[in-house]
Amino acid sequence: MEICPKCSANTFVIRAGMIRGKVRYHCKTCDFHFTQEHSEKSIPQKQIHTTIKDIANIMGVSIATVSRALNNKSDISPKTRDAIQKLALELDYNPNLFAKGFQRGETKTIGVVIPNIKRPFFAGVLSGIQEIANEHGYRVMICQSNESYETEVTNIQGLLASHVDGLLISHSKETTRFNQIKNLFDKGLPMVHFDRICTEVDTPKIRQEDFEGAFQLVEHLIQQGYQRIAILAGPPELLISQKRKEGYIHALEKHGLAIRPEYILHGDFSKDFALASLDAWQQLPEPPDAIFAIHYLNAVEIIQYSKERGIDIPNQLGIVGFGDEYLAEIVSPSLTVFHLFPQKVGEVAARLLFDVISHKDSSQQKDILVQGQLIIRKSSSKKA
Amino acid sequence: MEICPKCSANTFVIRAGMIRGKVRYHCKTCDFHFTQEHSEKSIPQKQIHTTIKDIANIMGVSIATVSRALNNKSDISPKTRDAIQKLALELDYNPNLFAKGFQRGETKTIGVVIPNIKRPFFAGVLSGIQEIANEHGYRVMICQSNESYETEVTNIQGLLASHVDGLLISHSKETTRFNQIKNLFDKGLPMVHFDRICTEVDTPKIRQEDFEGAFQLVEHLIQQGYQRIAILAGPPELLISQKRKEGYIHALEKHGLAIRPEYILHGDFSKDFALASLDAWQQLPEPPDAIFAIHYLNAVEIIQYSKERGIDIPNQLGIVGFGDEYLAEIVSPSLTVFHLFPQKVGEVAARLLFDVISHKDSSQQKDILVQGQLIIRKSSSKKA
DNA sequence: TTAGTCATCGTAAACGTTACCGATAGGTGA
DNA sequence: TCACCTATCGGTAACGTTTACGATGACTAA
Repeated sequence: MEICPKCSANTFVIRAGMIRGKVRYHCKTCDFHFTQEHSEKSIPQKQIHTTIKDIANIMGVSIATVSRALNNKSDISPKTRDAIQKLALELDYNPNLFAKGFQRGETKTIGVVIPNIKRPFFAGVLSGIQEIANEHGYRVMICQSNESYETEVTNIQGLLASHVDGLLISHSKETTRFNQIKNLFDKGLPMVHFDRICTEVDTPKIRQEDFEGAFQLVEHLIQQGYQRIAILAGPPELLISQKRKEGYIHALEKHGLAIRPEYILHGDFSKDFALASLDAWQQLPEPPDAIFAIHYLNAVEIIQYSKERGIDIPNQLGIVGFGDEYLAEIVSPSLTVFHLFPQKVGEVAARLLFDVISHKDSSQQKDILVQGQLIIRKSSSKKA
Repeated sequence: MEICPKCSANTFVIRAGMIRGKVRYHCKTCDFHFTQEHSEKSIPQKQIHTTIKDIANIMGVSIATVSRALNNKSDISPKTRDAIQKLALELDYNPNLFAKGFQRGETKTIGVVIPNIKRPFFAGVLSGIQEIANEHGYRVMICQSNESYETEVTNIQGLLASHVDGLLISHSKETTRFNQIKNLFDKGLPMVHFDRICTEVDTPKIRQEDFEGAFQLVEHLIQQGYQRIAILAGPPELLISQKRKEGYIHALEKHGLAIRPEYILHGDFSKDFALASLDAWQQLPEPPDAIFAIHYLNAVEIIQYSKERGIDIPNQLGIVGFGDEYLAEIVSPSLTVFHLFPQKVGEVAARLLFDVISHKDSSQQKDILVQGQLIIRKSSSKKA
């Protein structure tokens, strides 16, 4: 004899089966189905976050009033506002940014996709991004692709699911398809490319002086009297490889030096490849007298390897590289480099992204060049 | 003659003032207030995200059914489920993780607070954290304190506002007050300390072999025949400074060497301090014959400076340091270090945090020691 | 008085998702 | 036939916040 919770009748209530482990009844008086059994009280536990509802309950006002008070809106008396703000401070109230973002359709979060955090260049970029993001009240979500296209796609998917307000991307080595990026860009997701940019999609881009830096480095070598200059280029797909190689070729041409295919070697940035390349060059009838490594780490590795093999740097072999880390200064002889200012790259990229986010319409500068600097050290300075 | 939108009467409708720029009326027939004027249609724009409501509308089913289909729940026919999943794929639907997290009271996001991203140690830790977080389907939000207590507090506040599910913290140099941390810990926020831990609060901690590593380094120096060993310690407040100094002292005592106060110098990790310390030691009647720098960068700086001043390393002066970066291998002579495996520290810390998050009750191991490794190189290897 | 004014507050909808629970239709066995 | 059953669906509250708008009482000026 169950009692119907709707019409309170206890007759004409029949069992109507089982559902989800509970007994189901049907009241024929008011034609109502209901189930019986269970109901555990939720254990009241220390709550981490206070909500405006909590404050409203304590103050005896509505949540709207609390919201107005906390956001310094109008339509509220100073007395109420102050009292609410004081209480909020006491309860160390923190607005739930998720709820807020959820409500407003923005998350105040940007996503960053880079190949690897551990590389000093990207660490520097991140630092710059963080700083600008903080200034704008945004948070940063970082993903590493680990040079895998698949991971990159997954990462971007994840950032998208997190509803980031914008994206900063430096692509992996593997990335050659950009349909995902293009799709998002077409849908209007604010995004900015930096370093490993993509030319297929018309996103705003932060470029570095890859061409100019390479040109300056090689010209510097030529002015130092080096004649047979080789280049240790990166993966041929990478735009920075291409740009830096172009700068290299342009400098040779300008000074009337021959472009020798055997002096141009492409590969990944691994140590093995760097050393194998050096070996190959040394076995040529006319080995190079200078090497331009487009990655500073390869340059350092070559310096170390050369020392082991008794090659005199810089007199027998000059070496220059791209990207200035502390390492370039410490290695002996110290390494001549073209410095890229990673932190600045990050700052500029983030600033541009926030421009895009704030006024999507404005057709501001979509391509920014971050200037680098030639730093001449001993690895390329021939003794007179 | 305005018409009341409620009772459609056009008499007894009187103006009732102005409000928010709009004219206000009062219908005396049905006692209803209303305002007049305006109403711009919102501009329909390409939407970045599809929602389950969109799918439900297209399919002609309820959002509940869509939700069940997308989450592979029961109470749904395979036919409907497959059709919905197919459509979701076509529209490349992405669940709004914010809405989901908001709904469930969890965000699948953890926060990390570190002093500085650019330091290789922390970059390595981050990399390890990211990996484990990815495995668990969590996202990572990173904040830098830049060694400022104030920034650290603000960062934690911000992460809290973002409703992170847990916190990984390595404190700034300045941090000596932990009431914020204690407060959150007491409220039950899952958190784990690593590297720069805090002993005031009983949080789970990841420790490194600071004592053991220091002991091994100094004992190694003693075994190499060095007798007057100095220590370039960090800021005295820092726990790692204390632990490493203790290891240093313990090794000296074990081998019957005197503890000389003038051989113990505290300071920040700056280059100026390192070089000034070396100068000071060199001017002692009995200058040290070996230096243990608790930070590898200081060790490298001392090596460079010593070379400039014509001090023979390792024969005249032995040098060892903490933390193995590529730099330690490249510097000449190469640096003997105690390697801390930053990536592993990050992995272990993240794993412990997820343990805490998943079953808060279990009283598992709250203190984990990540083992390091002594790597002997030339800077401490006296020629026979 | 009384129409008009204003400051201040409450109500409720909306954001996207999940989960609880009721509704419905088509069964099955006695 | 009728009590009982089950698979599958829909409705809706709830999460925390903002905001449009209505409600209310006190005030002002004619």
